[in-house]
Amino acid sequence: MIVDPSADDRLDRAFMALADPVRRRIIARLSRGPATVNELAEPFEITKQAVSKHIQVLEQAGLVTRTRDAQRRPVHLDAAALEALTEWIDRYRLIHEQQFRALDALLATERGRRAAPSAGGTTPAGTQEDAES
Amino acid sequence: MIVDPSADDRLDRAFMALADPVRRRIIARLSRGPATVNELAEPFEITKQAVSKHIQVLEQAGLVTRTRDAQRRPVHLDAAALEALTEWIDRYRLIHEQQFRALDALLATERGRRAAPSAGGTTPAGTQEDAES
DNA sequence: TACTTGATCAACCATTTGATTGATTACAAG
DNA sequence: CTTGTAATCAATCAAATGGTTGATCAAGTA
Repeated sequence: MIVDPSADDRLDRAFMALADPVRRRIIARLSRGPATVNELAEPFEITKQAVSKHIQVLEQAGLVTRTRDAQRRPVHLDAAALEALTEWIDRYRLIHEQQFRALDALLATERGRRAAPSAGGTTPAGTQEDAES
Repeated sequence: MIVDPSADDRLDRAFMALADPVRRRIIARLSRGPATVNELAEPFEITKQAVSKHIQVLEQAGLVTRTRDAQRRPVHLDAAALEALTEWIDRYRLIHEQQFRALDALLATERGRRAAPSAGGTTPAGTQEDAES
Protein backbone atom coordinates (compact mmCIF):
# COMPACT_ATOMS: atom_id res chain seq x y z
CA MET A 1 0.00 0.00 0.00
CA ILE A 2 2.48 2.64 -1.10
CA VAL A 3 0.99 5.81 -2.46
CA ASP A 4 3.79 8.14 -3.54
CA PRO A 5 6.79 7.68 -1.30
CA SER A 6 9.26 10.01 -2.99
CA ALA A 7 10.58 11.13 -6.32
CA ASP A 8 13.53 8.82 -5.78
CA ASP A 9 11.31 5.82 -5.43
CA ARG A 10 9.40 6.83 -8.52
CA LEU A 11 12.60 6.46 -10.49
CA ASP A 12 13.03 3.01 -9.00
CA ARG A 13 9.62 1.97 -10.19
CA ALA A 14 10.08 3.48 -13.62
CA PHE A 15 13.25 1.52 -14.31
CA MET A 16 11.73 -1.59 -12.81
CA ALA A 17 8.71 -1.17 -15.04
CA LEU A 18 10.76 -0.94 -18.22
CA ALA A 19 12.80 -3.96 -17.18
CA ASP A 20 10.09 -6.26 -18.47
CA PRO A 21 9.96 -6.79 -22.25
CA VAL A 22 6.17 -7.07 -22.23
CA ARG A 23 5.84 -3.72 -20.52
CA ARG A 24 8.30 -2.19 -22.94
CA ARG A 25 6.19 -3.39 -25.85
CA ILE A 26 3.16 -1.89 -24.17
CA ILE A 27 5.00 1.41 -23.99
CA ALA A 28 5.94 1.08 -27.64
CA ARG A 29 2.32 0.51 -28.51
CA LEU A 30 1.09 3.39 -26.39
CA SER A 31 3.51 5.81 -28.00
CA ARG A 32 1.24 5.60 -31.06
CA GLY A 33 -1.86 6.46 -29.09
CA PRO A 34 -4.00 5.33 -26.14
CA ALA A 35 -5.37 1.80 -26.01
CA THR A 36 -7.56 -0.41 -23.84
CA VAL A 37 -6.42 -3.46 -21.91
CA ASN A 38 -7.97 -5.81 -24.46
CA GLU A 39 -6.20 -4.11 -27.33
CA LEU A 40 -2.94 -4.25 -25.47
CA ALA A 41 -3.38 -7.91 -24.58
CA GLU A 42 -4.02 -9.04 -28.15
CA PRO A 43 -0.43 -9.21 -29.45
CA PHE A 44 0.63 -11.24 -26.41
CA GLU A 45 -0.14 -14.79 -25.47
CA ILE A 46 -1.08 -13.87 -21.94
CA THR A 47 -4.41 -13.19 -20.32
CA LYS A 48 -6.02 -9.81 -19.86
CA GLN A 49 -5.51 -10.10 -16.14
CA ALA A 50 -1.78 -10.33 -16.65
CA VAL A 51 -1.80 -7.27 -18.88
CA SER A 52 -3.87 -5.45 -16.31
CA LYS A 53 -1.22 -6.17 -13.73
CA HIS A 54 1.50 -4.88 -16.04
CA ILE A 55 -0.44 -1.68 -16.54
CA GLN A 56 -0.76 -1.32 -12.79
CA VAL A 57 3.02 -1.49 -12.56
CA LEU A 58 3.42 1.08 -15.31
CA GLU A 59 0.83 3.30 -13.64
CA GLN A 60 2.54 3.21 -10.25
CA ALA A 61 5.76 4.12 -12.03
CA GLY A 62 4.05 7.18 -13.43
CA LEU A 63 4.65 6.02 -16.99
CA VAL A 64 0.98 5.72 -17.93
CA THR A 65 -2.39 6.98 -16.74
CA ARG A 66 -5.81 5.38 -16.91
CA THR A 67 -8.87 7.39 -17.79
CA ARG A 68 -12.51 6.49 -18.10
CA ASP A 69 -14.57 6.20 -21.25
CA ALA A 70 -17.86 4.44 -20.53
CA GLN A 71 -16.91 0.93 -19.40
CA ARG A 72 -13.54 1.17 -21.13
CA ARG A 73 -10.46 2.37 -19.34
CA PRO A 74 -8.06 3.64 -21.99
CA VAL A 75 -4.40 3.77 -21.06
CA HIS A 76 -2.35 6.80 -22.01
CA LEU A 77 1.41 7.19 -22.13
CA ASP A 78 3.02 9.81 -19.92
CA ALA A 79 6.08 10.94 -21.79
CA ALA A 80 7.29 13.15 -18.95
CA ALA A 81 8.27 10.09 -16.94
CA LEU A 82 10.23 8.75 -19.88
CA GLU A 83 12.06 12.03 -20.03
CA ALA A 84 13.03 11.69 -16.37
CA LEU A 85 14.64 8.36 -17.18
CA THR A 86 16.75 9.72 -20.01
CA GLU A 87 17.76 12.58 -17.77
CA TRP A 88 19.02 10.16 -15.14
CA ILE A 89 20.96 8.07 -17.61
CA ASP A 90 22.40 11.03 -19.46
CA ARG A 91 23.66 12.57 -16.27
CA TYR A 92 26.06 9.75 -15.49
CA ARG A 93 26.80 9.06 -19.11
CA LEU A 94 27.94 12.64 -19.60
CA ILE A 95 29.94 12.66 -16.39
CA HIS A 96 31.70 9.57 -17.63
CA GLU A 97 32.52 11.16 -20.95
CA GLN A 98 33.77 14.21 -19.13
CA GLN A 99 36.13 11.99 -17.16
CA PHE A 100 37.37 10.54 -20.40
CA ARG A 101 38.11 13.92 -21.85
CA ALA A 102 39.91 14.94 -18.68
CA LEU A 103 42.02 11.80 -18.84
CA ASP A 104 42.86 12.48 -22.45
CA ALA A 105 43.94 15.98 -21.58
CA LEU A 106 46.06 14.69 -18.71
CA LEU A 107 47.77 12.16 -20.94
CA ALA A 108 48.40 14.78 -23.57
CA THR A 109 50.12 16.91 -20.94
CA GLU A 110 52.10 14.02 -19.50
CA ARG A 111 53.22 12.93 -22.92
CA GLY A 112 55.26 16.08 -23.19
CA ARG A 113 57.23 15.37 -19.97
CA ARG A 114 57.66 11.63 -19.41
CA ALA A 115 56.56 8.29 -20.85
CA ALA A 116 52.83 7.65 -20.50
CA PRO A 117 51.99 5.69 -17.30
CA SER A 118 49.64 2.72 -17.02
CA ALA A 119 46.63 5.02 -17.20
CA GLY A 120 43.63 3.66 -15.34
CA GLY A 121 44.90 1.06 -12.91
CA THR A 122 43.64 2.74 -9.79
CA THR A 123 40.64 4.98 -9.59
CA PRO A 124 41.21 8.72 -9.56
CA ALA A 125 37.80 9.37 -8.06
CA GLY A 126 38.14 11.35 -4.86
CA THR A 127 34.69 11.26 -3.30
CA GLN A 128 33.13 8.02 -2.13
CA GLU A 129 29.77 9.79 -2.08
CA ASP A 130 27.31 9.66 -4.91
CA ALA A 131 24.40 11.88 -5.77
CA GLU A 132 21.61 9.66 -6.92
CA SER A 133 18.59 11.92 -6.55
CA MET B 1 23.24 -20.57 -19.03
CA ILE B 2 22.63 -17.85 -21.60
CA VAL B 3 25.69 -16.40 -23.26
CA ASP B 4 24.65 -13.62 -25.63
CA PRO B 5 21.41 -14.48 -27.40
CA SER B 6 20.78 -11.28 -29.35
CA ALA B 7 21.03 -7.54 -29.32
CA ASP B 8 17.35 -7.44 -28.39
CA ASP B 9 17.99 -9.41 -25.27
CA ARG B 10 20.88 -7.16 -24.41
CA LEU B 11 18.41 -4.30 -24.06
CA ASP B 12 16.32 -6.46 -21.77
CA ARG B 13 19.28 -7.04 -19.51
CA ALA B 14 20.31 -3.40 -19.52
CA PHE B 15 16.93 -2.21 -18.32
CA MET B 16 16.71 -5.05 -15.85
CA ALA B 17 20.13 -4.11 -14.52
CA LEU B 18 19.18 -0.50 -13.90
CA ALA B 19 15.95 -1.56 -12.25
CA ASP B 20 17.79 -2.18 -9.00
CA PRO B 21 18.64 0.89 -6.91
CA VAL B 22 21.88 -0.66 -5.69
CA ARG B 23 23.06 -1.23 -9.23
CA ARG B 24 22.06 2.28 -10.18
CA ARG B 25 24.18 3.64 -7.37
CA ILE B 26 27.04 1.50 -8.60
CA ILE B 27 26.64 3.05 -12.02
CA ALA B 28 26.60 6.50 -10.45
CA ARG B 29 29.81 5.70 -8.65
CA LEU B 30 31.49 4.27 -11.72
CA SER B 31 30.67 7.34 -13.75
CA ARG B 32 33.36 9.08 -11.72
CA GLY B 33 35.97 6.46 -12.49
CA PRO B 34 36.69 2.73 -12.21
CA ALA B 35 36.53 0.99 -8.83
CA THR B 36 37.07 -2.43 -7.27
CA VAL B 37 34.41 -4.62 -5.72
CA ASN B 38 35.54 -3.73 -2.22
CA GLU B 39 35.35 -0.01 -2.93
CA LEU B 40 31.91 -0.45 -4.42
CA ALA B 41 30.68 -2.53 -1.50
CA GLU B 42 31.71 0.00 1.15
CA PRO B 43 28.82 2.48 0.89
CA PHE B 44 26.30 -0.35 1.09
CA GLU B 45 25.32 -2.54 3.98
CA ILE B 46 25.58 -5.71 1.96
CA THR B 47 28.38 -8.22 1.58
CA LYS B 48 31.02 -8.19 -1.12
CA GLN B 49 29.52 -11.32 -2.59
CA ALA B 50 26.26 -9.53 -3.16
CA VAL B 51 28.05 -6.65 -4.87
CA SER B 52 29.96 -9.12 -6.99
CA LYS B 53 26.67 -10.57 -8.15
CA HIS B 54 25.35 -7.12 -9.00
CA ILE B 55 28.42 -6.46 -11.07
CA GLN B 56 27.91 -9.73 -12.88
CA VAL B 57 24.44 -8.55 -13.81
CA LEU B 58 25.76 -5.21 -14.98
CA GLU B 59 28.49 -6.95 -16.96
CA GLN B 60 26.08 -9.30 -18.73
CA ALA B 61 24.01 -6.25 -19.61
CA GLY B 62 27.07 -4.72 -21.23
CA LEU B 63 26.98 -1.76 -18.89
CA VAL B 64 30.37 -2.41 -17.28
CA THR B 65 33.55 -4.34 -18.02
CA ARG B 66 36.01 -6.00 -15.68
CA THR B 67 39.73 -5.76 -16.28
CA ARG B 68 42.67 -7.21 -14.46
CA ASP B 69 45.22 -5.36 -12.33
CA ALA B 70 47.27 -7.82 -10.24
CA GLN B 71 44.78 -9.48 -7.88
CA ARG B 72 42.35 -6.62 -8.23
CA ARG B 73 39.59 -6.59 -10.83
CA PRO B 74 38.63 -2.98 -11.45
CA VAL B 75 35.19 -2.36 -12.89
CA HIS B 76 34.76 0.21 -15.64
CA LEU B 77 31.60 1.85 -16.91
CA ASP B 78 30.62 1.34 -20.53
CA ALA B 79 28.76 4.48 -21.52
CA ALA B 80 27.83 3.13 -24.93
CA ALA B 81 25.27 0.81 -23.37
CA LEU B 82 23.76 3.71 -21.47
CA GLU B 83 23.44 5.55 -24.74
CA ALA B 84 21.52 2.63 -26.22
CA LEU B 85 19.01 2.94 -23.39
CA THR B 86 18.39 6.63 -23.93
CA GLU B 87 17.99 5.93 -27.62
CA TRP B 88 15.30 3.36 -26.94
CA ILE B 89 13.40 5.63 -24.56
CA ASP B 90 13.73 8.69 -26.74
CA ARG B 91 12.35 6.88 -29.75
CA TYR B 92 8.95 6.26 -28.20
CA ARG B 93 8.98 9.48 -26.27
CA LEU B 94 9.45 11.45 -29.46
CA ILE B 95 6.86 9.43 -31.36
CA HIS B 96 4.43 10.23 -28.58
CA GLU B 97 5.18 13.93 -28.75
CA GLN B 98 4.78 13.79 -32.49
CA GLN B 99 1.32 12.29 -32.00
CA PHE B 100 0.50 15.16 -29.69
CA ARG B 101 1.55 17.72 -32.22
CA ALA B 102 -0.48 15.96 -34.90
CA LEU B 103 -3.52 15.97 -32.64
CA ASP B 104 -3.07 19.64 -31.96
CA ALA B 105 -2.88 20.32 -35.65
CA LEU B 106 -6.01 18.27 -36.26
CA LEU B 107 -7.92 20.08 -33.58
CA ALA B 108 -6.81 23.40 -34.97
CA THR B 109 -8.14 22.37 -38.37
CA GLU B 110 -11.38 20.98 -36.98
CA ARG B 111 -11.97 24.07 -34.93
CA GLY B 112 -12.49 26.05 -38.13
CA ARG B 113 -15.21 23.75 -39.43
CA ARG B 114 -17.26 22.25 -36.61
CA ALA B 115 -17.27 22.02 -32.84
CA ALA B 116 -14.32 20.05 -31.47
CA PRO B 117 -15.20 16.35 -30.95
CA SER B 118 -14.31 14.26 -27.90
CA ALA B 119 -10.71 13.95 -29.07
CA GLY B 120 -9.05 10.85 -27.74
CA GLY B 121 -11.79 8.44 -26.74
CA THR B 122 -10.80 5.72 -29.13
CA THR B 123 -7.28 5.11 -30.33
CA PRO B 124 -6.37 6.35 -33.79
CA ALA B 125 -3.44 3.97 -34.04
CA GLY B 126 -3.69 1.91 -37.19
CA THR B 127 -1.00 -0.74 -36.88
CA GLN B 128 -1.12 -3.34 -34.17
CA GLU B 129 2.54 -4.08 -34.85
CA ASP B 130 5.36 -2.53 -32.92
CA ALA B 131 9.02 -2.20 -33.70
CA GLU B 132 10.83 -3.00 -30.52
CA SER B 133 14.32 -3.74 -31.78
C1' DT C 1 -34.69 -7.11 -14.99
C1' DA C 2 -31.47 -9.91 -17.36
C1' DC C 3 -27.50 -10.17 -20.40
C1' DT C 4 -23.07 -8.91 -22.48
C1' DT C 5 -18.68 -6.62 -22.52
C1' DG C 6 -14.53 -4.56 -20.38
C1' DA C 7 -11.69 -4.65 -16.61
C1' DT C 8 -10.26 -5.58 -11.94
C1' DC C 9 -9.96 -8.36 -7.56
C1' DA C 10 -8.52 -12.48 -5.03
C1' DA C 11 -6.30 -16.70 -4.23
C1' DC C 12 -2.87 -19.58 -5.80
C1' DC C 13 1.43 -21.64 -8.10
C1' DA C 14 6.17 -21.88 -10.37
C1' DT C 15 10.10 -19.42 -11.05
C1' DT C 16 13.37 -15.90 -10.14
C1' DT C 17 15.80 -12.56 -7.40
C1' DG C 18 18.62 -10.57 -3.68
C1' DA C 19 21.09 -11.71 0.00
C1' DT C 20 23.57 -14.66 3.27
C1' DT C 21 27.31 -17.90 4.98
C1' DG C 22 31.09 -20.97 4.02
C1' DA C 23 34.54 -22.79 0.89
C1' DT C 24 37.69 -21.93 -3.04
C1' DT C 25 40.67 -19.69 -6.56
C1' DA C 26 44.24 -16.20 -7.82
C1' DC C 27 47.87 -13.32 -6.76
C1' DA C 28 51.47 -11.01 -3.89
C1' DA C 29 54.56 -10.85 0.19
C1' DG C 30 56.98 -12.77 3.97
C1' DC D 1 55.67 -22.87 1.77
C1' DT D 2 52.65 -20.21 4.53
C1' DT D 3 49.99 -16.11 5.27
C1' DG D 4 46.97 -12.38 3.75
C1' DT D 5 44.11 -10.01 0.49
C1' DA D 6 40.76 -9.64 -3.45
C1' DA D 7 37.23 -11.80 -5.56
C1' DT D 8 34.36 -15.56 -7.05
C1' DC D 9 31.86 -20.07 -6.52
C1' DA D 10 28.36 -23.02 -4.23
C1' DA D 11 24.43 -24.03 -1.52
C1' DT D 12 20.71 -22.15 0.77
C1' DC D 13 16.68 -19.23 2.04
C1' DA D 14 12.99 -15.54 2.25
C1' DA D 15 10.64 -12.54 -0.58
C1' DA D 16 9.06 -10.82 -4.90
C1' DT D 17 7.48 -11.52 -9.76
C1' DG D 18 4.73 -13.21 -13.65
C1' DG D 19 1.34 -16.00 -14.75
C1' DT D 20 -3.05 -18.62 -14.25
C1' DT D 21 -8.17 -19.50 -13.07
C1' DG D 22 -12.48 -18.06 -11.02
C1' DA D 23 -15.34 -14.53 -9.00
C1' DT D 24 -16.72 -9.72 -8.89
C1' DC D 25 -17.69 -4.95 -10.28
C1' DA D 26 -19.16 -1.32 -13.58
C1' DA D 27 -21.47 0.27 -17.64
C1' DG D 28 -24.19 -0.19 -21.61
C1' DT D 29 -28.14 -2.67 -23.93
C1' DA D 30 -32.09 -5.87 -25.05
